[in-house]
Amino acid sequence: MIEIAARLFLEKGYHLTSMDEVVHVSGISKSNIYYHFKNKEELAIGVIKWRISLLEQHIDELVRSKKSYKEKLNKMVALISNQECLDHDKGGCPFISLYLQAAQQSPRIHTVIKNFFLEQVPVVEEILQSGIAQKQITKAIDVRKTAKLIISTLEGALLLSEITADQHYMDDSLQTLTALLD
Amino acid sequence: MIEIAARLFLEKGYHLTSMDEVVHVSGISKSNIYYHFKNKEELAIGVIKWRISLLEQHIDELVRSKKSYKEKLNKMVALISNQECLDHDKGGCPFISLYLQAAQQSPRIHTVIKNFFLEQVPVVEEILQSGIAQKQITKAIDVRKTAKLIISTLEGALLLSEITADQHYMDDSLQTLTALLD
DNA sequence: CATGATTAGAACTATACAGTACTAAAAAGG
DNA sequence: CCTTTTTAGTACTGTATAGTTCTAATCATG
Repeated sequence: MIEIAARLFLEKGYHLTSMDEVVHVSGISKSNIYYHFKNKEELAIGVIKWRISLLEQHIDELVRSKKSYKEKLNKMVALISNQECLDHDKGGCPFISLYLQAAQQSPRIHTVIKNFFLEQVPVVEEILQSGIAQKQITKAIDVRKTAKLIISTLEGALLLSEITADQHYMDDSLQTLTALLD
Repeated sequence: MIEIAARLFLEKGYHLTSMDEVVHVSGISKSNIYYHFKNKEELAIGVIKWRISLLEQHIDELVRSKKSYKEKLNKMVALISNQECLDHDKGGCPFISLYLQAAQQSPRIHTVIKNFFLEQVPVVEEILQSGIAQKQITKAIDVRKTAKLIISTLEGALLLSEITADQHYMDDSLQTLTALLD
């Protein structure tokens, strides 16, 4: 159910997805949905937490893996944008999308998403450290600021790929950025 | 009226701003609004076009100005995020915000915003060229790709500044990026 | 099997909100 | 002035949709 709601919220938008639609598409009764989630806001929070926990597993593996830091970053983008599995290319970052649609009316949604992004900074820092350790990054950099820069770029490029329908936006941006770090 | 609608759509969100609220806050009658705009979608398009035309003037001046390319980029961010004038710090990029909220139901909104972002690429390219001409950028770069990278970074950092409530996100990211270009 | 948790169904409420209808007053402008 | 455009007011319609209520079936499990 959460999976369906997550997909609908992302593809159609939060306010344009009615609870009846979640019911219909998921095949789960409305009583049941409201049995598990007090209201639509709670469902959204459920969706976000579900996505975060999925991501955290994969990102954890990723950071510990033996890939180059560039590969790690690329994989991280793929994870955040598509959520590993997907046939549906429709996308962009689910967190940004939900944030802009629902965080105004829900401080909790705001907080959950805010914390998610704050937690990604040390993750990217670790990836950068691995790149430095392996001499793939030669420039002297401020690791924290560079991590922020990378997250900004990922999220921005993700959006602009979608908006401009230019699939190269992401690759071009990321590739250009990592080239600058060599 | 458009100015009020623009502010409300940005601060409260498109779907969370009712036409009655626009009426109330602007002090303009509903008949009048619907006299000028067929429906809410047209109002949104009006808002977007208004913001774009405002921006284009300022960006035009900016590109022709004598500042360094870093100053130009910084100014450009300020323009896109705040729209020059503002007391209200609430923000993020109005185009991204409206895109994620309304483009699913309105192909026209999608198109207008898409075109806006496509048009920014050559603008940033020009700024970069000026940086190269003035030897402020020493690295050999692919200008087009770097322009995309910069736009991605700006938009991403704008979002993350807002989400994480970290006002340094933008400065840190942009500063780190331009440092890499030196 | 008995008890509590989970699921379904279906009809219903309440309300927010986009959009309309109609009348009429001001402005604008030639 | 006379005509057209723009503005206001007010009441109204229709609909989408979040959320409720109540009943009853099914499931899990000690």
